[in-house]
Amino acid sequence: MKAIVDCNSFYCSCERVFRPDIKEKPVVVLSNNDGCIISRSDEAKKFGVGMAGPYFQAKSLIEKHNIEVFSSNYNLYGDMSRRVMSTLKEYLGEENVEVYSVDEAFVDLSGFDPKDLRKIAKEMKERVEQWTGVAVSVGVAPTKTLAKLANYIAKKHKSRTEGVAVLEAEEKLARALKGIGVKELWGVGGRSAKKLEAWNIKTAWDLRNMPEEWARKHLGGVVGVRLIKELNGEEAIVMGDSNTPESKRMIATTRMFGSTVKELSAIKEAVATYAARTGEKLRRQHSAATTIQVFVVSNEKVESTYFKHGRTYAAHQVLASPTSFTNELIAAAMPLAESLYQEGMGYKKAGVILSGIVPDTSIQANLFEPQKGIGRFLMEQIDNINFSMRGDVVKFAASGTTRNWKMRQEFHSPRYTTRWNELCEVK
DNA sequence: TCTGGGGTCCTAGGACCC
DNA sequence: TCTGGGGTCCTAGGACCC
Repeated sequence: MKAIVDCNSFYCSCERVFRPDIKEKPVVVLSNNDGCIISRSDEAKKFGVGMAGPYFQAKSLIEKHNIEVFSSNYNLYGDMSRRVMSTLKEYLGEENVEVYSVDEAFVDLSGFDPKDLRKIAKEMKERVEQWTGVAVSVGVAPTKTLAKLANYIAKKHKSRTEGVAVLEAEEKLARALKGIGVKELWGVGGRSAKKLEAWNIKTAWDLRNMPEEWARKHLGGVVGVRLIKELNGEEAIVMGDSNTPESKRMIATTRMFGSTVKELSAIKEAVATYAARTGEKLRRQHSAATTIQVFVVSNEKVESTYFKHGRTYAAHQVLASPTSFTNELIAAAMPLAESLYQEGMGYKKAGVILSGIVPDTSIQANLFEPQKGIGRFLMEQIDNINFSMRGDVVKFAASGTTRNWKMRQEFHSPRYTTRWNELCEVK
């Protein structure tokens, strides 16, 4: 049996841990640049605040109900996430916990007696809540997909389930599957849901009873087959799949600007800053990149299904040799940024994407290439300083110092757990 | 006026090889 | 007049996730 432990309104919960005064108040957390609402407390949901909606549209509702607003504080959420995960690992053994995202973990419960599952799940939940202050919901079932479904039920009917749902018995499972729309399933997005409805497949139960061959043909090939298997209680997405923190195959840093940017100099500063960040990510996993891509998004209006967004201009370059050095990445990125820039155009966003990720061989090569060796030493020192200071203390001049393009963060809370001078004060 | 950021897996189709 | 078949590798794009 598998369990998924999912933090309730994670970002909101993190904000509340250090603000007991808003424990009962409605809270929302905004995306970068204060653009969208990405986390809502139950109270805020009740007032009708939608998920992923733009902040400016919900603003009047937020003000009317006196809802507490926060810009996202990733230093805080990352640190709280680590605490939640280590609590789980300590309780069930590191090897049985698979961190799936910042606020979710799969737990392998195959060693336990089925009749103890509910008790274990409840203990897990209570322990995390007591040790970290973050409330979680737990779903238990034979496969990951079904565990996610159980979790959905646990969350949806919090008072009845007490935040824990175990789908073990067949009749319970059948009832759950019949009561849930395909759209709510893990792995079914908007597009597939629409397709399924057209085939008159409405509930998870309907989908479960479709033949695998049908899914192979009409539901994304092996992806669809896996989904059907999982719904039938056959493990097709195995534990530990995302456990081995293998190197990423793509590394990107992209940001909206705080306001429209018109000058090439500002674009170049932003791109240099993002290139430096990708370099850091690259070095952290001891990789080097073969290809660098730079893109900018203008403020031209382009029609799309959801909302009007700008036009994307992209250019890429294959690097002379794979590198992880910030100076080389910036050197490659600058001409790309210049080539994309058009005089008189306004820009909303830019980004740097690295691909062709390979192991960093210059670690060995530096024995024979003293220049590279110095570069590596320099990178290590910069990373050490920036990491220990939790910020960009040392940066390349190309990144600029004024940074007028930086994103908006009007409602940022203190970094309670990662900065000495922002500790919570008790008077 | 204003709509995030970072990633994965899979498939189809083109280029190329023998 | 007429031009195979099978394989690999790579890339772009779709769909999805949190």
